[in-house]
Amino acid sequence: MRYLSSIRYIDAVVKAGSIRAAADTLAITSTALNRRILAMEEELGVPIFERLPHGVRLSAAGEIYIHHIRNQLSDMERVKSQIADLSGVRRGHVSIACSQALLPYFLPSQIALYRKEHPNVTFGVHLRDREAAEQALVDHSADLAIVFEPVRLADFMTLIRVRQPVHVVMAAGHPLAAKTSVRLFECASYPVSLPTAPYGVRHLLDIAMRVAGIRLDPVIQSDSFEFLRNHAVAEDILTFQIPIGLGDETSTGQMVSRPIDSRDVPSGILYLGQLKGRTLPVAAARFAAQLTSTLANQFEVS
Amino acid sequence: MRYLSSIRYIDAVVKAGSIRAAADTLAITSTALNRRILAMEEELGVPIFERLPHGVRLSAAGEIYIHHIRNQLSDMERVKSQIADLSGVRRGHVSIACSQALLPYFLPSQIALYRKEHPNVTFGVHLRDREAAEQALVDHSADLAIVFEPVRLADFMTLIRVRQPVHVVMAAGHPLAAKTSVRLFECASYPVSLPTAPYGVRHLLDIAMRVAGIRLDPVIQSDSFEFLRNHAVAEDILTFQIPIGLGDETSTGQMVSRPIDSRDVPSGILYLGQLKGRTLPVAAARFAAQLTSTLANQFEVS
DNA sequence: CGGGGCGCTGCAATAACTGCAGCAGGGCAT
DNA sequence: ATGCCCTGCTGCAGTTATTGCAGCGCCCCG
Repeated sequence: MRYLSSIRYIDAVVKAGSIRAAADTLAITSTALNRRILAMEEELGVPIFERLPHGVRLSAAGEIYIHHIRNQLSDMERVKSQIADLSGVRRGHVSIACSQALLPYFLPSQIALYRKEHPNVTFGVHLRDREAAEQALVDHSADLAIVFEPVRLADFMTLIRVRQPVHVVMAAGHPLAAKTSVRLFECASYPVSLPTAPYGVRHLLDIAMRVAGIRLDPVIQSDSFEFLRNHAVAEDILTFQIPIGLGDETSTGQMVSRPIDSRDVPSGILYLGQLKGRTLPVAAARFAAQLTSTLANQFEVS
Repeated sequence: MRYLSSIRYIDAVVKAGSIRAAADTLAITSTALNRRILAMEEELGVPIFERLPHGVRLSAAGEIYIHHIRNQLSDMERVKSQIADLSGVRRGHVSIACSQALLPYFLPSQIALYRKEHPNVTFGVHLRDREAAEQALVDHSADLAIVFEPVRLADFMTLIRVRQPVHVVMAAGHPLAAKTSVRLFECASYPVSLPTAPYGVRHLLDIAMRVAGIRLDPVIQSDSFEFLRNHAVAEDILTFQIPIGLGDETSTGQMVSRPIDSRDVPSGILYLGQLKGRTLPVAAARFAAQLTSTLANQFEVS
């Protein structure tokens, strides 16, 4: 789409932070790029960028304008995918920002399932904490976001919410594995590991401990759920995760998980959402529909 | 905005129905326009238009694309007005589609009030029946719509709803003018005039007559509310209108209006709305805010 | 069965854009 | 302070894209 090149150039300059740097990534000379930007600013009547000694930065007007540009560019993608869709081809790209719990089991199986039907659709999966995931939607670097216990929800349009009770994860031989449901105070008798503070599971546990007056002193803290899971088995300690991240690993025999009694720790909520007010490309919309139905079937809708 | 000329050209072709006709309105040759369209179709990979012997028509892909184009163009207007707004200038244009009742009193006074604050904002007021008003929102020929008893509300985002009880309008000397509220059966004793079928007032009255088993045989039918109002005074017959269209004409002495008892005819509802999912230009948004507050103060919110 | 509308295509003139080289200016390490 | 590097910006020349003028073939309508 050549008539969009000007605004794509501006987008590149914003991303690169300088005209010359952007010109490199765009494979044109800085002269041409500079002139186009000057022309755009001329037409707009106000400067888009502030000129700094080491590059350029968006002006106030530019902030408004770049928003419009990103909207246009990704809406154009949607249009192209819709047009491709009505000529029978199912192509496209789906970009997802999600938290760790989705990576080990849920997303791989869901993407595989979708690509079995539509092999020409490509995927991008980006690990983002709950705040960065929303930011990814805003700057159009992701079509969908899946986050656990999101902080703020401005610009976020929820497609489905499912309950995720916190589970305690342990080696199969652990004493607590004999129970079907575990009380929080029972965990206090054993060594535990916890995710670091910014994560939703930790957040729920912190509140629960404060309310119940129980202290769990973690012998291990980590920001990797995968490490916590594997270490729990290796050293026979407890850790805490949500069921969507525990696919069928718990059925292999090495590792088991048991829900914590909901009187102690309330269920967290997992959100699937998109940018508010945006019409998703066909592929992303269909994949979101698949996720919605799978989530609704596998978990309790909140 | 020169980089938008291509898509503006396409929009013009859609509106004109043929390339040559559009070229005239755009003050360019049909050659240039034709070539740009061919180039766009080349880039898009599919034809935007179907070629007919007497012009062109949108293809299926074109339908999708023109939607995107109109969005882009009017979103650009919004961006420009927002940018103008932050540099302190209050410019812009507000286009309104509304039904007849708004024309005599309400909109003139509201627009005058607004323009007193912002003299650089221009207005377009377009008379549209309740279905055409919504269509005007969809094709971006109007920013706001004010309609009485709308038929369908897809794509319509309601900003405010106010009750509009049907009033009977008559000359000051009419016997019914002595009452503060009028029952429907009382009207049956006098000659009446009615709006024609497609209008909301007529619709409400038709239902009321059927329910109450009363027949009002109109000696005059007209699609002009202004004519009905003036004729009611001239020939001393009754007619029916909603209060928002009766500003202060009724206080000049020539003409009076009295509400019909709500047991007989339920209140109609007047809707102020915009296109769903659209961010309005600053001027339109501010004017809508003014309308909302005025309506909320003068009438009963529904 | 012409006439007038339509979309489309060579060809030449024009307008727009790009790239090269070089300018001034500000931060940074010597 | 002083080169050095990177920044945005500008004349000039070459190149590319766009436009307008005729003119072609087409189909509907009278």
